[in-house]
Amino acid sequence: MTARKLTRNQQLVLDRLADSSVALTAYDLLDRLRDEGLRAPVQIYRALEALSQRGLVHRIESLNAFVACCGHEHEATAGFTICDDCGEVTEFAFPASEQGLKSVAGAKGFETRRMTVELHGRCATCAQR
Amino acid sequence: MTARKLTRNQQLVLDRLADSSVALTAYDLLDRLRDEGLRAPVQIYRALEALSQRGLVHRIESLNAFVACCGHEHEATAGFTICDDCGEVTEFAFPASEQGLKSVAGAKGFETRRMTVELHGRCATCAQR
DNA sequence: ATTCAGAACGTAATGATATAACGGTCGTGA
DNA sequence: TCACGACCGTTATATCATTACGTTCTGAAT
Repeated sequence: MTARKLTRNQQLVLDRLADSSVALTAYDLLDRLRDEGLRAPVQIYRALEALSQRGLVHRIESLNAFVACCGHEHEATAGFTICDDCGEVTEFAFPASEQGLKSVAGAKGFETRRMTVELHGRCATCAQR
Repeated sequence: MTARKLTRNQQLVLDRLADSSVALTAYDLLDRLRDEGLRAPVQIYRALEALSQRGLVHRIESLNAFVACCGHEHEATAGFTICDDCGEVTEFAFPASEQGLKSVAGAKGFETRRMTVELHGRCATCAQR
């Protein structure tokens, strides 16, 4: 059901994101892919758009940056913790709390399509320094 | 305890946000305040920064835009519903679900300082059209 | 009332993020 | 073969945000 192979540009972008523990902006990615012949922002944005539609990458809204999806099954909404010290971003899926949020909104007749949940703070490693 | 009076620029920005049911970007605000003599983006951003520190406005990360805070007591984390049809943004405070999220993160030793919760979808009004 | 320091201001320039518009290439199925 | 759709690369531009610098305002101490 899922789809065709990734294109070269898509694969390059996904690989760079997968190698990174921090979120990368489109321009970070562009810098890291100049050697591969990529020259223009739009090339990155197009790859990100395609990857995003397949659920292979996520956009971190509060950073204007992107991370690879650590593959939980899709449609369990993803949340992210973002360490403001070291930049590490980790993904988590939330269970009941999601229902809580949706129902808060649903009570007012709001029909939720997409949720952004981003927790800023300090990761365990940075906290004990 | 709280603070001094708002400056003219801060009051102008806050008033425009308070009058709007949709989130406004800094440049939207600038356009609406040219008559009042404001000319440069930085004037808006400075006002937004000050208002934000007092908890009088919130940034909507997924829109790169801002809304006035509808004053629930602060430190109850605010969430937002954002109608992708009409743009209406409404604020809500979430109760137990917040604990749920924080504890998901806390279980991994993450120390949460700030949460971004934004629900995109359709508001009740737009849904019944 | 004067002086001084900090906050806020205005102006200009620039940096960072994202998209539009255009035409070309390639694979696939009619 | 041709037509189509997906992808590509290039260029230009739109949109969002900050840095740097010097001036003005304000209010507390003298």
